[in-house]
Amino acid sequence: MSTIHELPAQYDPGETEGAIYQRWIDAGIFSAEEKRSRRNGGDRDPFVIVMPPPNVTAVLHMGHGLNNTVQDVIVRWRRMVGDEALWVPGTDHAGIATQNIIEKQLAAEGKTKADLGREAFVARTVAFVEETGGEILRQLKAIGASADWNRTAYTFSPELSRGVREAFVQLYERGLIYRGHRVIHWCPRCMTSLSDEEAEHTEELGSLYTILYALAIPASGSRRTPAEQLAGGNTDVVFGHIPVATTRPETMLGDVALAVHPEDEKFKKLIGMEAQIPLTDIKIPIIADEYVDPTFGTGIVKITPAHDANDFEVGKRHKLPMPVIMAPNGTMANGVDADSRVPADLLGIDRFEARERIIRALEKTKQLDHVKPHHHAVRHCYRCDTVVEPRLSDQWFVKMEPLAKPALKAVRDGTIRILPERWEAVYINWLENIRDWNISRQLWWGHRIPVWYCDECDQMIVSRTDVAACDKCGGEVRQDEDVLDTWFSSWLFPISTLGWPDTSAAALAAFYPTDDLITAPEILFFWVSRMIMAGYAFMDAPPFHTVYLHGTVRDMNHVKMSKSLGNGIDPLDVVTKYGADALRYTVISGMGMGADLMLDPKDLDRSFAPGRNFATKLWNIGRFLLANVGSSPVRSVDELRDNELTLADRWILGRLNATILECDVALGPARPEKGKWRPEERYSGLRLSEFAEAARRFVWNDLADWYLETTKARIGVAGGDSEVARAVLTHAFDYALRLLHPIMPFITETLWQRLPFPVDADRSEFLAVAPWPLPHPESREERAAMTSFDLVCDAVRAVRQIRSDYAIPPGKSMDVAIQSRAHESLFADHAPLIGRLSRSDVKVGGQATEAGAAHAVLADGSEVIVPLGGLVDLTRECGKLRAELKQLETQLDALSSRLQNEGFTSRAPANVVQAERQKQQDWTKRRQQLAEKVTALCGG
RNA sequence: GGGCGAGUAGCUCAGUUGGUUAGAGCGCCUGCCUUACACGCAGGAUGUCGGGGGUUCGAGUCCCUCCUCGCCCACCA
Repeated sequence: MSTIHELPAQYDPGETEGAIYQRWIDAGIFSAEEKRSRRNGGDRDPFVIVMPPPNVTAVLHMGHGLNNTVQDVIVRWRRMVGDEALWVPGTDHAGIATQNIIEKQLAAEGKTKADLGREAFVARTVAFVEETGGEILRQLKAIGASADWNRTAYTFSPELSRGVREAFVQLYERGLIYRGHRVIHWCPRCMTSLSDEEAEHTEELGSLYTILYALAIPASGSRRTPAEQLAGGNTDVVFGHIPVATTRPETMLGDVALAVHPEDEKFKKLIGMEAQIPLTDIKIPIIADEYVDPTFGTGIVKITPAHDANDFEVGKRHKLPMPVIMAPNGTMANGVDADSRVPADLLGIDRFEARERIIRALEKTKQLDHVKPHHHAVRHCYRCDTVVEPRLSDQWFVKMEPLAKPALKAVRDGTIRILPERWEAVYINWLENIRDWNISRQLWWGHRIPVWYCDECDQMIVSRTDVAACDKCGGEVRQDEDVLDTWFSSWLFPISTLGWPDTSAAALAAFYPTDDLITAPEILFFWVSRMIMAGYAFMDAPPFHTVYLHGTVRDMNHVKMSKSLGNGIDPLDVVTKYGADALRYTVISGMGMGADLMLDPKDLDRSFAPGRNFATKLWNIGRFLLANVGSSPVRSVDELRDNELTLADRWILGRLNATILECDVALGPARPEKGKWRPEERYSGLRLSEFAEAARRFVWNDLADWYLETTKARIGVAGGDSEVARAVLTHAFDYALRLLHPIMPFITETLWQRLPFPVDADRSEFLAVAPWPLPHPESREERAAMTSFDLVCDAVRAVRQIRSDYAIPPGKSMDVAIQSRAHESLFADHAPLIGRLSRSDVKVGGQATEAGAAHAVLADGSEVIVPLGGLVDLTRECGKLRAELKQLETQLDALSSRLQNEGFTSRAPANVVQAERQKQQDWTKRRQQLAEKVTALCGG
């Protein structure tokens, strides 16, 4: 018999995890091969997940931990099932985010990027990324990520950059990319334009200023004076002044008109007149436009075409000038068409300071009518949180509507499903109202736009390769200064990482379309929906069939974890303290479908207790097994004859089978059966917490709590069935480890490596590639065996409860009688087991004495009776019995009246009525027994 | 402003098409260091299923309404 010393008493993950991971890598089990994919003539179904690439400069946080654990669980599961499982890892060059980091570094050195110049700046960024970048991928290995690292991708690599150019040029050639002159979101801090999605709304309490514009006599003005015109008695308009409401008074300097609704009776007469911008001598027309809502503010709107998207539209309709009155950095300046609209004392002043100054000046001239608090949505830069400024400029746009069409259809017709279901509506709503995508950024870090200009012959060249000279005049060309939105490279990730634009790439053929996409809902629009569009646009096929959106990691106050708030948890701390498996199990078991995960950064012990405790439990089962079962080969369960198996053996094998079924149901179908999700399977599966719970329940509540205990009387006992118990126990644990491996890869692999196996077992070298357990249909015999053993467990619980209730010391001997209704022999046969499992020195089969006995009723109506023989105060038992009797009578009354209700008996399904009738009989019988007992014991 | 989701034990959440006495983990209480495990074992307590109304023989589950939170979208200056 081998010794317990094979496994240390305490599980030390730090000791084993790194070494095991290296062995997996060395064996190449995370590497997928194109030729093994069925699509490439192989014999395995491909199963592919493309990792949402973290920013190349990112450091692992719990959000990554959650996201990648989910992916790894799924990939490991499919790998064991036998799929050619591929998990493509990668990083994102993260345009704005990375550029901001370098700019901060420069600022610390007292420099700006202009000091370096573009080339040096980019070189420095490249060096920084090379030096520090990709650290997060190394960290992912620490949590067990089984990605195919040979395929690690980077959005700014030469290969992927080729795809970016190809995509741009193709879309341009199809007329889907164009240069647009319009108002876009501009971040004055990052000094770049942003897409609609990158300018995030936040509800804020600001102010609504009502400013009085003086009426001016129309230029053509030979008609009546304003005073005469207004003499009609309109009291809403201050004589000679027009009240205009605005939240951004500083944009006043860019006004080119005031607008009223054409049908607004109140102001109709103002149309065609002129007003004067306060503090200036600029006169602007008063125009009519349907855009104005007469019921909001004063009913008169100032029109600032260069600094408001709506005003821009109005300006276009009325062919108004569009003066730009701010510099790119958000200070006041006379830009395009502004002449000298901005007065000298405001030049170079920040927009918010300018707002204050203008307000003060208006107060002086009495042109500030009033100010009132105003809730409104303000857009902020998603990278630096600066208030975004609408700004007129030239940008490149992608025409989205044609791209959105197939993406919309895919979700509608079940080609792609989104889990949880509710996000599908959000997705559809967004795509139905999609707007063109601004893809140019005024940054240095990113893919330069592949467009060259020849100033000589006013030529624009869009090209897949670098252009050295004008193809018309041979003259000098200059490349567009702007770079592309980071998301313009990541939307290609599923295809570009597999070799696109080389459409004959083996990887593309073998692994595209991929299967699942796992990410957070925040980037549903940024990334997920655009990937779907790109998939159809460039491959004419969806990139994946399942989008799984998981929740956010939050602290106990439901605040999202973040480094800046200081409420984060470093996953690597958790790995060091409790092991990667503890982290993974905790995260998976605690996360419902799409629900947020709450963890307490101040109490890691408590937060990760579920995972840590369960890992320890597994470890100790392993220790028991090695100490008792030993390491010598076991018999194969397949060869065990039915008559060799005990009831407990049959029970645990049945429970194992049921558990496998539960796990499979929770995990669900890996892919749609026929290309499209059928309604009944569409939202099933990927219930990872249910999968974890089913496996945990089996290991802990079935295997450890019950079955393992029953083997203690068998294993190593001469002349008994030690070999049967060894075989069954080992088999059950082996399969439990297989089920748990996707969630807890390290500890399961460690234990599995030491498990004894049958001599001629066909076993893989690693649990990581061991076959996933296959369930079999449950037989009637199996079902019966399980019910019988459940009754034995019931009896044990009854004895334990009585012992606990009456505080009978563990050492005290108890006589136990079990009066069986239908299972005379069951309890007789298992008397020793009941004694053993109840950990009492009980003698089952003792005489049942009605008086002075504790009793308990089992599921099948059998009774467990323990004569208390003066051990305890009988009044206590009497009280208990009376309470029980009373409760039973109440419930029986309710049940009886229900059964007397004709509505119920006639309308409820027959089986329900039948069950209720049976219950009524059982309860009536029990009531009689109880009543007799009370009389006997307590004298009525 | 539009759309969506949630409110079940102290906390985090399960509760399938309406059908036994509403569950789990953590926490809590009691007793145990029982030779795999005190990161454990055994036993136990705790719910007006957000409020109100309705449909039904029967509602946590379906309908209406109200309240409270959260998310997404949005050009009301």
